[in-house]
Amino acid sequence: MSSQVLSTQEVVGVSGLPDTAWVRFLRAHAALTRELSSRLEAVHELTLSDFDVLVQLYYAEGRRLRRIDLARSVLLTASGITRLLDGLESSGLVGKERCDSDARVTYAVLTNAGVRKIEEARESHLADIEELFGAPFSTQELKQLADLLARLPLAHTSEACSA
Amino acid sequence: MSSQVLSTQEVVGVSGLPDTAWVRFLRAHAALTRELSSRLEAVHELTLSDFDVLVQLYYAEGRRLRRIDLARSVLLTASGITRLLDGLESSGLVGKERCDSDARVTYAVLTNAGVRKIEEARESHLADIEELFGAPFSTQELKQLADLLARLPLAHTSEACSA
DNA sequence: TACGTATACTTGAGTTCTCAAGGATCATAG
DNA sequence: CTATGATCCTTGAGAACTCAAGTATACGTA
Repeated sequence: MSSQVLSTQEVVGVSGLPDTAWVRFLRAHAALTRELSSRLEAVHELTLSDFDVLVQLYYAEGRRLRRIDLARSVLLTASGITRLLDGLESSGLVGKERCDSDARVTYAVLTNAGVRKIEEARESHLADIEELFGAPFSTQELKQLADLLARLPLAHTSEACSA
Repeated sequence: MSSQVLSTQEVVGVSGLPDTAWVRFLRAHAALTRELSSRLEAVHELTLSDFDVLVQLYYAEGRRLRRIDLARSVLLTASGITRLLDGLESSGLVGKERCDSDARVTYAVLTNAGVRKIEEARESHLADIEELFGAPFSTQELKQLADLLARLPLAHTSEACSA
């Protein structure tokens, strides 16, 4: 009951509008992604999701990842990944590679152009993140925030398996 | 320099993947909105944005708001609001009303059906938010989180007005 | 070996946004 | 009173997803 108070209780300001942690979370996300993706798009012609996928590949062993694992790590659906990679493939940033041991799977592999792209885009994008997301906080607060965010569920909790 | 560390530094785990506060923020948003909107859609046939807009109207004076103000408060573009309200209008949840003093503006007004809808949807949606977003935290932590989130910029910072 | 089920991926259709452009109205300054 | 510029809103085109359905491959089991 006590923890319900702040997340759902209407913290009604002068305007009469509810302003909860959840609403702030939503608004902050909308504002930040809008600005960050606009900058990333303008300078490097990449979507936030593009960048996200490229980074995952960049740090993966052999700079390759099964499409399905990629989907799960960036929280897209399988079809979302197919569409996104279509774009990155036609830009020449990633390539396909077949799996010898399982003909169902296709690997997404970072090309040399992809490596160059991510190394080139990293700096300015991280600077933008720092400016918009990092600057308002001290080191300790940022750690606090990271710890709190880490507690949020990344998948469905109850699968309602009645047994 | 110190605050840059945690937001951009690669907190590389065993997997070699970066996991920063920002990345956690992105992932948490994706997971939470996916689950919440899926539930809201299933039970009440409303989008998260629909709900958001209905709540804004619900708390507004006279349960009406200029479309542009509505857009700004939920962080959508003007055209986004037009499209969203198109849907709510054809569902009979909101109506249009002209402004006597300014023929450019149109008010969005909650209909009786709209009021009923929001009052009916509120309970389960707030419970879902509590379950997924509130439950992992104590009251104090939730307040901490809200305070931290409140510091994030909701609009563009520098308009680059070189002067 | 063959059947059923699970997994990996793609595709068609639809949704929810965005941006750029245009129309209408207002406010101000000559 | 009229030109200029700002504001409110809509519309066409398109981006970035989602879901449902389909294909192909793998695996367990009788």
